[in-house]
Amino acid sequence: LSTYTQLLSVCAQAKDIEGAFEVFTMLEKEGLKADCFLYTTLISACGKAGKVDLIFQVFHEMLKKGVEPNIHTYGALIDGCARAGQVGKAFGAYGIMRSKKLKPDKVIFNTLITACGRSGAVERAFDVLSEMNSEPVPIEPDHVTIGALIKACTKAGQVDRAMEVYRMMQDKGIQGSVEAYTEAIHACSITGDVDTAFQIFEDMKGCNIRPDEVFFSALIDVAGHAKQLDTCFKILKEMKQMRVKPGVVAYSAIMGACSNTGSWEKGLEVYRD
RNA sequence: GGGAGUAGCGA
Repeated sequence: LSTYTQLLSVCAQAKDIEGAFEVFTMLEKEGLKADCFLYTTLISACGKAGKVDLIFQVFHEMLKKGVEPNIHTYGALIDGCARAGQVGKAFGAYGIMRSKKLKPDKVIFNTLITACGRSGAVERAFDVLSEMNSEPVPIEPDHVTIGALIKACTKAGQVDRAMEVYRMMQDKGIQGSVEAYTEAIHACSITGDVDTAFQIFEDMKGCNIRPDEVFFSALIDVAGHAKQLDTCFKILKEMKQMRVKPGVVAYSAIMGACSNTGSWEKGLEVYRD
């Protein structure tokens, strides 16, 4: 069963629904009975492919077969609904989970916050944050929570609020991650706030977190939005110095900056390099 | 260190 689950996990990543159900058929032919892990993975596969109907079909089949869903299962359910843009259903699944007396963990809350962010419901995202804190045993936000909140604010154009979340991470001493810092940098690109972006970069260095290509690309993007092409190239240089190889993501950011500043010659030059 | 759920990639 664990082998089939791993196989399913691959299908999920590739968003290959057909493959996923093929795997499911195979294991049934072998006379194996799917367990909670396997159903959860199948639900995740349907979710990543945006098939809400299938998600619930699988979920109900699971119940019918007497397999008890756990928080991982509900996590996949919530995430799947959210990816399909069905926030209402996502919270519905969350409600069912609570009614079954299952205790939500950090991942569940982070998934809910992400769901709110995707739909532009910033207030609701913060409501979820408060809810974490109101649990009998309060659940502390982590770097994923921070990243998801910053993204929600940024997407809604609330840059100041995104920065408040960033400061919250520091104030609460939450251990950051490249992804969280990248989100914070990304927020700066809306306003083209290069200074703040570099300040964040410094903060991150102070925490001994290694920037990667996506991080540097976000930084280049900020400078690009601020129409500071020279800064973009300085960042590219620093990136190489730190032995982070620029790939398509970084060069796309550079191209975007060239485009923003009308520097087509520079863009061509980079392309030829 | 061995199977499942969450965040950085819509100019």
